[in-house]
Amino acid sequence: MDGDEERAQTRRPRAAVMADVGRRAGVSHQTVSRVINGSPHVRPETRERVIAAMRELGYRPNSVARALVTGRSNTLGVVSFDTTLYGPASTLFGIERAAHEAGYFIVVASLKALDRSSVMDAVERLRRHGVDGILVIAPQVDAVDALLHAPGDIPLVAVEAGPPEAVPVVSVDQTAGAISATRHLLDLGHKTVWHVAGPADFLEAQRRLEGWRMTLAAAGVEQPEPLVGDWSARAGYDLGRRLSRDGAVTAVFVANDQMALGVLRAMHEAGRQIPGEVSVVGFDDIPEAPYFTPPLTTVRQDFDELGSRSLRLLVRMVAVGQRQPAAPEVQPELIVRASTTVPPAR
Amino acid sequence: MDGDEERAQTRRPRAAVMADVGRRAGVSHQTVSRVINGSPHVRPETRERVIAAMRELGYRPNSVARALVTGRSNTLGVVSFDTTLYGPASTLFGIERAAHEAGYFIVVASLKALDRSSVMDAVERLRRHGVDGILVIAPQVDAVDALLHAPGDIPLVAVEAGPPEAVPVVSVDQTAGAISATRHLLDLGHKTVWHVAGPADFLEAQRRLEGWRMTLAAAGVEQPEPLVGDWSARAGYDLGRRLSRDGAVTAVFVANDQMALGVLRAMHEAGRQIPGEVSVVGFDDIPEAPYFTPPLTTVRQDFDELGSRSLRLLVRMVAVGQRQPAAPEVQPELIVRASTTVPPAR
DNA sequence: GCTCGGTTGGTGAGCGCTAACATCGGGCTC
DNA sequence: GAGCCCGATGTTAGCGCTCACCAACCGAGC
Repeated sequence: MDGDEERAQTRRPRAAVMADVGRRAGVSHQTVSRVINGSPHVRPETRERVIAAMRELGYRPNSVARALVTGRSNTLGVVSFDTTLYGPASTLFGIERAAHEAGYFIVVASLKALDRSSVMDAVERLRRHGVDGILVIAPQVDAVDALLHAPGDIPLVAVEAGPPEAVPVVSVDQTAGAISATRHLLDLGHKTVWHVAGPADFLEAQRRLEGWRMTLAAAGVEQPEPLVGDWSARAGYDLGRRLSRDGAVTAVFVANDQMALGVLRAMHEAGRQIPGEVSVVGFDDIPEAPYFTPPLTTVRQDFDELGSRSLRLLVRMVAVGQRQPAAPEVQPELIVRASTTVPPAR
Repeated sequence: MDGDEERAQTRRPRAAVMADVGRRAGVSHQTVSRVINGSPHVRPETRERVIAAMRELGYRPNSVARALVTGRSNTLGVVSFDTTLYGPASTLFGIERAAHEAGYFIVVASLKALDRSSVMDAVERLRRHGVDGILVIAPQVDAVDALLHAPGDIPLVAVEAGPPEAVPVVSVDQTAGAISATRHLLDLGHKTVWHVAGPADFLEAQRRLEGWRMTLAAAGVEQPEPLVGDWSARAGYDLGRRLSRDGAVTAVFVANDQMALGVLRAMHEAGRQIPGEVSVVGFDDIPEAPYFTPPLTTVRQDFDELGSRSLRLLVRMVAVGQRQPAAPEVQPELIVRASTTVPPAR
């Protein structure tokens, strides 16, 4: 190791390049390139020599140089909103793993706001950086709008929401999830179901609201006015207090688990038993949901699958150089725990 | 010009390059380069012409080519473990924002396992990709070990834990956090404090355990045997059940909020009042903590600050080309909520 | 008139790699 | 054994950019 450092300082200041390896192995740099890229036209014996030379010199291929000449950087960009939240974070994780498997690198651009210009700016930055394709985790209406005006000369896939006319979209079937949650409550015997919705400009929130509404309409029951929150436990708490004051409320479908936690807390403070007096269903199935008080019935979204499915679609688009049909929607699953039961006897 | 376009029959299939811009503006490609890099030796009038030409042609600088010649990619790598967890996800978010501000891109490599070879492999992949420096979010002992043998020819910073002899480390003062949590409980009048620790191979877990132990020792009180979990709510629940059966337990310091949630749940099921009979303190202050039943007293870690501080350190190292002194530890803060109170009267 | 120094611009050489073609031996057909 | 093809390797030309120089050009000073 000592001699190693010395060489680093004095003798060979630069790292070895293909020509160095070739010289050492007694071949041309091109043969080295062939070995690296697994060309079949190299004699096994030569290949061995080259590999030995690479090892001896500690050769490391320069992917920047390769990217310049091939026009492919093997890098994909991901534009996302607040990667601190469980959903985006998990999706990103799934994307990353799938990218690794496919031999791609992921460069992220997390946004604080998901407005139109932020999204366009992020897409532009990533393009300049030379990514081969872009994944936009864009659940908001404004982002969708930005994507409508996205440049057409780079493969782009929207995750969870987007303008299907403009870009392929991969998403979870939110409506189906909302239907199963609402149906579950109705099936238990509740007269109707209240709804704590997500922000109106989130497509997921819109589709969950829609699913809820459709189910109530199909059952021919009264539709209470939905309450709108911002996904946070705090909002759930504030809205939950409102609901707790209304004795008619026996079942609530909350648009995500964090808000559901807030609702649970508010009900508890108001002295309303869950599920005895009020049943609550969430959405997402975050890892903590089974340990809420009481354990939360919720709709599980497979974010990992969502991420890897969208990544694979993007990789396919990069490979064939043109738009591909969108992947089928990922199906959510109702997980019944202890926060729901039959309505209290009147 | 026309003959030139023959190849480009279908209306310029290739994107414009510097030479194209130069031709259009009536200058050489070098002058275009000067404009882009803000050289002072360009007449304002010329600059205008070049900028206009760039806009007209929709010119986009090719950063791959630039990276090849400068040897700088303006990209930093982040190796992290399970970016689904709140801590790593928030840290990554802080890193990303700081990188954006500093003009860098972030490429992530999330690992499923944080063993030695995974870490080394990820570092190697990032190097090959041409990153200018690497950030390792490495709270585990094995990762630290890997870093001891990390290559010395690329700037590297360990976040939250690492071998200080080998690489600069930026971290939160875990010991101080554990001390303040334990002291808080002791100050309330509890005879002693139980501890639900994180996995033994996590440095954070070790330091929290140490802080707890030191505080008890300093107070001269009995040290109960710590229980060891895996950070999950499930583990907290299982361990919480054990604690709930021991009537002597009146105060518990749990190594993170998820496990604390499990403890809360287990106590609730066992009919033990919180905080009436048992006080519980967590660690992290996840956004949901204020809405637990009851709202959780916990130790807040400023992950955002942790991330940006480490990123800035790395950027400095890349800039000056040599190791820099580690940044000061980020101080955690005790947040008192409703899960702690004076011990029950005997 | 000349030199001189500063400003503004151009020229050529690479960064490390891959793609396309050229070359050079056999082993095969007939 | 002439002709041919094919497998293994070398040669050359860039990819788009920056860096180190060099060439005009300008007004100032003698």
